[in-house]
Amino acid sequence: MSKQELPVVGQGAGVADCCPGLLTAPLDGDRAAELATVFKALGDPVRLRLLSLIASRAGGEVCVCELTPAFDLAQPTISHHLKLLRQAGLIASERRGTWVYYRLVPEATDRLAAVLTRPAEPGPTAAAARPADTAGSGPAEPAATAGAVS
Amino acid sequence: MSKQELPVVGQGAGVADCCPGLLTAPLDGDRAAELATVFKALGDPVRLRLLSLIASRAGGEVCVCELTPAFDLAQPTISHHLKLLRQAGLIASERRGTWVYYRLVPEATDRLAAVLTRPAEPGPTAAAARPADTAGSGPAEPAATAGAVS
DNA sequence: CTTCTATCTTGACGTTCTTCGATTCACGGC
DNA sequence: GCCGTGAATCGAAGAACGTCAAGATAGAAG
Repeated sequence: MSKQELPVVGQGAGVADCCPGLLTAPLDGDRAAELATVFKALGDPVRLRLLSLIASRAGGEVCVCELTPAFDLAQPTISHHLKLLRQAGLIASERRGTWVYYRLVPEATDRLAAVLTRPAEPGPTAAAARPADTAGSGPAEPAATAGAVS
Repeated sequence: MSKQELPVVGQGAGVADCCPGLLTAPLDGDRAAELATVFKALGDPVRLRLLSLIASRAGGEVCVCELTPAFDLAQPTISHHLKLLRQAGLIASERRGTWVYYRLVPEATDRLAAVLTRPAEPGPTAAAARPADTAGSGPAEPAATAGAVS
């Protein structure tokens, strides 16, 4: 197998430095589309359980014949979900004899975890920490009048 | 505002111990549905950029009047996406005067990052590290009988 | 070569999502 | 009390998604 997957997760070199994180800088359109593809692949309970079953396996590989009977779904449906996960770069497939084995791509999940991780938190509890300099730099003129409205 | 959000991210107490991670254990159906809701909220480029814009703001709050003109989309559409993000527990809204301000819920993204983080990696480089004991422990009987099927 | 098993692909159907225009609600100013 | 502005809701059109039945493909066994 191993057709062309979308290189959305960029498992090549220089992965860590290209992605400063979703929560740090305002994410341009291209990167948003790339990340949305991966997150959309995770946005389904069946695919989430498939990925969990594959990732939690000790040997790192699961046969399709083990995944199908766990889901009350037809085999083509499972195959379709596996294809979406593979196109998102989250899993990889390998044919061995009659059976096809799927394994996790750790770089993909590592990258997603890094994208969702905040770099550093100046506020201690991260709640109710809202300094008043908001009106000075960011939210432009409406925030400047926010203190006088009521 | 602050209607009821779906408690999918569980920002109450005992959050960290209830979720051993997506990649560790095989995820039951209920938790898969909960997580899928949050990931589905992230599975759209517009919502991803909205979240990024909100999270990367210094003061932690962004007015809707700043988000709308950044997207070439109608204002009801932005409002709809913000509602989905809020229902997923990723952001929270607060009305101040005429304007409504959105801020990130850090517990939500922290939890997602934890869910996507692998607990311990026996392989050092995590790539091309696949020992031959795969057939012995993991993939159960189909792999064991791979040499003599029927 | 034939047959069988395991998996993927194709085509179709119903559901859900994204987007918009029009309307409605909330709040402040007059 | 009335009007203007900012934001949410409602209803609808179009696209995308999830699911399955049927057929096609790859490999092993006889």
